[in-house]
Amino acid sequence: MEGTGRNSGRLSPMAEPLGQFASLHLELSSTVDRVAAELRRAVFDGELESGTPLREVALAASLGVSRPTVREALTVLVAEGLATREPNRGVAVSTPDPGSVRDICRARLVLEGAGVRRWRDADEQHKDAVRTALVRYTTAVRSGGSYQELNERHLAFHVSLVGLNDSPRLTAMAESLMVELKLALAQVDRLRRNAHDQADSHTALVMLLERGDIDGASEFLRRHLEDAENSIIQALGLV
Amino acid sequence: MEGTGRNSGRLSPMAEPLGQFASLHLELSSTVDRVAAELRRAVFDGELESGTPLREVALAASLGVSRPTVREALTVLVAEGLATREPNRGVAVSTPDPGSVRDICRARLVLEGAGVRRWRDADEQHKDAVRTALVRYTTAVRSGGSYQELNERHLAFHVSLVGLNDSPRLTAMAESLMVELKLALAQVDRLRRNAHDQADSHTALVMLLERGDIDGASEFLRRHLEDAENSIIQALGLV
DNA sequence: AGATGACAGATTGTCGGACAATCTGACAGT
DNA sequence: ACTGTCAGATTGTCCGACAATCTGTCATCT
Repeated sequence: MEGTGRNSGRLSPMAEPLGQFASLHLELSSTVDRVAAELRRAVFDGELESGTPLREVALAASLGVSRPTVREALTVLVAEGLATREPNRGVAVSTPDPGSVRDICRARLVLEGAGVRRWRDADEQHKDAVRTALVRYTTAVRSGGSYQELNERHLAFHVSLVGLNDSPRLTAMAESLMVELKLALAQVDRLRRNAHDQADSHTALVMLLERGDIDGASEFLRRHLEDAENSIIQALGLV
Repeated sequence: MEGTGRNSGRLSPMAEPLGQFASLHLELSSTVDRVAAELRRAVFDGELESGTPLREVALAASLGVSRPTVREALTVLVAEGLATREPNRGVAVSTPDPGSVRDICRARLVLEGAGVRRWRDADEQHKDAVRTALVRYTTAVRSGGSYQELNERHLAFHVSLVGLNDSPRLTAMAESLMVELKLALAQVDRLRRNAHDQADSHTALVMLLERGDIDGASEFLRRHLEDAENSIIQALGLV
């Protein structure tokens, strides 16, 4: 019934210049996306504590949208792991427990470790992404960026390590893990000091890589993640 | 407040006997889940070819449910990677291209390889899961199981390798990759012969592991996945 | 007293219909 | 040949409604 195997239906019948206008890019966002983004922001900013039930009607009234829209946004949040749905009982902000933090860090080690071990064979493009992410993190640290921004840059660096694998799916998984990790970090908001002294640690990691010491970098990363895991779990215990 | 994942949210305020009734388990499934399952089945069985648009009203009428329910099921499918949503244009069954197959296999190598390298330190429980998965696959091959069943057992074995990492999230990621892979395999349905000769290959892999030759098993897995990748991509080209 | 059963309130799951915004394709106009 | 316009189809979003389920309270029975 449909036209046979056309690879992708473009908008216009024109030949798609692609040379000109290549940089143009319109960001069309649905209402659901905006609601989900707002909820994410509220969770990360600590406005919604862990365990808070997210009532559909209340949210719909507050945000000025309908209940189905809120519902869809909530399923997005649940899929991301930021919230948990119990059948017939509704959705609530997830409570990060030590077990999941351990799990997340273990998964990170697998993804990031694989990236680090591929440093030699990685595209120059992805190596540059790591260097750039490092610079952006360290400058943010030195210029005294906000807690949110430091976290963002910090985790972006780790994601860039996964990017060395040159696999969009692995990178997407890493980003998903970072979202969950940000939730855990939002819980231990008060103990935010450990973000600073990690800049040097990351620089050392990249220097090991540039020197070609893959095994050293790998081991360094392992310890680095282990430390992060322990400090987060310890901080969680104090909440 | 929270249990660990599985046994959360019990019904009654009673003390939870747990000794008795431990095996009881009521499968409460929402309509959305059933619709999503039906769509998945149809995709894997080849009833819905790749690229087929999934119209909301038509599906709602066919399945005898309302449009919002279908909509939610479709977002589930999209989140799983089985379908693709283009804004204002609807949802269609994903078309696996060589690029994503390559990506999936590369990601698999990272996850499964990490599991294999942890064989020594892995829990006996997870090692047994690998052995069981192998047995179930080989017996299915010998007893001439259906194509669907062979695929299922085959991929389950690979997931069990990821299970050696002892990380629920990594396992979930692997399962998600396998779902996408099943979609690609459903496309090359006619060339299903390569499922047979891989049973020996898997047995050899486990034997290497049992012998403690981790490096050998690791390299073996790399080549095994590379072969799979090439044969799937080649088969895709013939469609 | 302790357990059982009934009931109201609240919340979700699902439904049907409705309307605006957008895309597609064809047709007419310059 | 390019542009403007319009009808049809489809999605995105909204509203209102109802049944099913969970929670907590209270009355009832042994």
